Amino acid sequence: MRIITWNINSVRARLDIVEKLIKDYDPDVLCLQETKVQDHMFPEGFFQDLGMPHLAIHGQKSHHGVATAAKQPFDESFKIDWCSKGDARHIAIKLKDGPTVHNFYVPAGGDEPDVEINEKFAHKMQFLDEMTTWSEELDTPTIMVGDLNIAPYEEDVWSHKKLLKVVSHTPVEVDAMMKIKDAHDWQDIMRDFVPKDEKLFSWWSYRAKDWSAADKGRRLDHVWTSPSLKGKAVKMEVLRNVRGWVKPSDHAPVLVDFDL
DNA sequence: ATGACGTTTTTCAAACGA
Repeated sequence: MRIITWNINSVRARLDIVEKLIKDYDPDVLCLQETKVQDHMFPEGFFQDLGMPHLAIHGQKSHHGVATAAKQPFDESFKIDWCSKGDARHIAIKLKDGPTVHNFYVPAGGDEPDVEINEKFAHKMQFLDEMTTWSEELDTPTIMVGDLNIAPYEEDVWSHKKLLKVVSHTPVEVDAMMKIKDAHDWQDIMRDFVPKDEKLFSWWSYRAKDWSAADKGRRLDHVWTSPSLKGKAVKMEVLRNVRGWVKPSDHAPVLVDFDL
């Protein structure tokens, strides 16, 4: 079973490359973040025509929004209202005879990494705290994917020293992420395939003139699994070439094959 | 080098992203 997670930065603005991704990489489950579309305006017919008619969508106007598209029917889908804000940042599907797949868009957190003066950062930290509690209580095989907006390790960013005070790589965020990880013994699938001392990114800013040559990336997107699924992932690839397609998202898709 | 770029909205400027 192939899962791809991708922060698409507006699904409607990028139908052409979503189609190309599905045709070129043939995912069984496609988890999108930052769809930026209300549910009643979601391009359902587009996914039906591409052979992924089973949809779980959770959107809102302008910002955020997640969607999971599947080739095969799934048992159920559900949302969690993190921080009770009514934001569209999560959707889960329970695969038939398989794990539950949670699709996340964690708050970016604004500019200042200080909960006292930055409400957005406080929101991010509360969101992460709730994810820890949720992880502690999980008792079924689970795959968690999405844009977690944190690059935890030194080689998850282009310059550890330069990004220590930049939101996404600050120690307080990394600590919070490690608390989530420990709460369920989550397996960091991307790092199972690429050692921690090698650079691994999934996002490159639009602002860099030549993003690939400069390579000032961060690993903001993640695929985690329950410990009971240890060894079930057989392939992982950051589809860096997709970041270079026409009118790209600033995130590259992350592909994982599971032998469940 | 705190510059740049891209998407959205009761739009033509501002908010947001990270």
